[in-house]
Amino acid sequence: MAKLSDVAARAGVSVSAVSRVLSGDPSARLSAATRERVRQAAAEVGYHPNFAGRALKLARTDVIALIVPDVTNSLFAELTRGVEDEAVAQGCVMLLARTEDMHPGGRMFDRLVGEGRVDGIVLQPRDGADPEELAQSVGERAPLVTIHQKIPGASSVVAPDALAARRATEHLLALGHRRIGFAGGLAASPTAQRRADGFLKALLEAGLPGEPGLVTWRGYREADGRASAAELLALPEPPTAIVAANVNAAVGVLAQARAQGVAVPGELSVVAIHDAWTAEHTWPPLTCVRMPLYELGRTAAAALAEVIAGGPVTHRSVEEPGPVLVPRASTAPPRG
Amino acid sequence: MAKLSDVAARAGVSVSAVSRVLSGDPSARLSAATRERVRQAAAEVGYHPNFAGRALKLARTDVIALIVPDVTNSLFAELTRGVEDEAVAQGCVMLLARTEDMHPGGRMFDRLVGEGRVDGIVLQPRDGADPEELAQSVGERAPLVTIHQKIPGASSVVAPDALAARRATEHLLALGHRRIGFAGGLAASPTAQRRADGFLKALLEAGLPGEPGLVTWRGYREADGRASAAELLALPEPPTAIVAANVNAAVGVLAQARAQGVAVPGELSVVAIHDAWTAEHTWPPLTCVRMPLYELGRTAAAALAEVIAGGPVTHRSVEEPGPVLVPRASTAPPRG
DNA sequence: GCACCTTGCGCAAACGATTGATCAAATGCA
DNA sequence: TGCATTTGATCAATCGTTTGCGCAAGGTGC
Repeated sequence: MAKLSDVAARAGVSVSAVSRVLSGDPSARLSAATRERVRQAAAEVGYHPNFAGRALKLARTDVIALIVPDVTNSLFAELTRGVEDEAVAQGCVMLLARTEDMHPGGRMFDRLVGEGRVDGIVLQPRDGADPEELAQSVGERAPLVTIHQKIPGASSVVAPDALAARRATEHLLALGHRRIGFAGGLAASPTAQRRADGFLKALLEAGLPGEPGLVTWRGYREADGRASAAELLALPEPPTAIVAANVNAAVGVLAQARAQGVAVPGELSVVAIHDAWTAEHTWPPLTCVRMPLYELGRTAAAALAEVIAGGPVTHRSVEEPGPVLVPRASTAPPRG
Repeated sequence: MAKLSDVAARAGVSVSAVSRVLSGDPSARLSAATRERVRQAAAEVGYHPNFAGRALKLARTDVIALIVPDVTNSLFAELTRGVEDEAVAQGCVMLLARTEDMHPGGRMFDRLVGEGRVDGIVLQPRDGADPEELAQSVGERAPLVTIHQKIPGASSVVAPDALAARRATEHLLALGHRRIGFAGGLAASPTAQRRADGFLKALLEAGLPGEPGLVTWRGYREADGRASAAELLALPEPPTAIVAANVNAAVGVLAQARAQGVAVPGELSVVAIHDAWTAEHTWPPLTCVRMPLYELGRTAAAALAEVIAGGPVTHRSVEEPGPVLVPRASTAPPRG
């Protein structure tokens, strides 16, 4: 591992001069010839700045954490990619962790935040998490940007949930469905609320009543989707279509329909909000509404950079590109 | 952020004393009363060691990187969990990155390895990656453990691929299948070779010839599985069953069978090597052979800790728990 | 010729934690 | 009581990088 003093010796200048050249210090008073000599020496010895030395002096690591409920689920692929690309663009490294490991008071939490290993955090809370608890613990200890929901003292970014749900519902209405169920997230979840709002708005605009019995609030997991479908299909007049508030829940709706011998899309159409690898590999492949999650990730990381730099708390809604329906094989017109 | 000197002031001792108490220095010469006083003061001011100060002095970050081909794919969930749990047990933080980002000469590579951000790397190379290239670049710059394949100068861990493929094939043989296809990984991949070996061994032991036309080498992606199935189903005498060398490829086999109007499992049985969330949520749910990937992850991280500590290069095979067949709905006896 | 300004550096302090070496006080033994 | 050893600390150097400040040399203007 070459260090500054190795470069300095080779270039015949002081450590200070080397540091100023290689760090691009704008106040550096060095001739072009000296600069070139330094750069050449650095390349020759294969110099890379020592992370710890730099972090100690600068009091920052250039590492940001992205914390999501399930690291290895394809649901989070685009968001993860977005945050990472923006982090790289900002000269940072992204560290990925699970929400489950990062609860306040937990050991991982102390390691990342308490020890100064990360400069800030982009956090997608677990569905239904208590915002006050989060604000109390994370918000005052590290720069924080939350995804999908606001908590006091932190910046936040949200996606166009309502519009996405509306697109999903409009697609079914356009196919002719008039009795549409909604398999939503947990009622305490702001994102679940927004998606339900969009669903209801689309119905309203089509002149249909919003029937409480057709809206469920069980959550985003596959098992939650199954339970929602079971509830909706058990109605005296079951829906001919279901909007599922995310892909995992939609997978559950498919499984439950199958278990009950309900054909998709022949007897029941299913649309999922938000697209992912999983959605195109189910059977039948799921019709989805694609959301700008990559852009959401980038915006979140950009907002975090601002907070880290001492900027104000901001709340942003990522509207472009707008939600797009991705037709696949899980939707069709209702039977006669 | 409280520092050592804050604790020292509060406890009325030197910085040195505080450091020795809190770092658990075995050579510390401090009374029990002084120790208790220090611990109390540290708790009162909420002291956490400064990561950068420590890393600089100790010349290590206690961060290890796990690099896999696709971070957000459920295929890697167990492995990831295993590496992480072992890292935590060793007092480390795990940083997760994609193989794609971590190519030698790439920017991320320089950042993690060149700057000393990570103490070592657990690497699952991309299928078919050149071992010599990896050895040349990573192997000599950071402690390294590779998963599934050996490269010169690095420790390695492998899973019982051959046995898993054998279990998959034996299951089909027990159901009565006598014409079995194999949708394998890339021929250059050691793991693909071992899985094919196990497949052929099971056939041999059942007194069946290994027919080259029934073995494909297209790769592990969903699209590869689709192409393999197309090839196998186009044979004059197509197989009544297929062993797919991983879950993503098996998803592709299902899709291709469906596209060709071949019923699973009625006309074609499908078994996937290695279990994952995806496998139980396909339609039909895939019969799989579960492999000890969590244990593989733990073993890899333990091996890395040894290398980091200056230990020898080792090569381990994780055999326990052995591969287990997980029957689901994609296999049945052959027709007539 | 002198004073002032600009250019091109180097010196050294600082960041926080760790630890070898040293010192003072206490204890044990002859 | 004196000497040797042990106990209980502290001092200060080190890790690698950054950056404020000061100095020397050269150039410019009066």
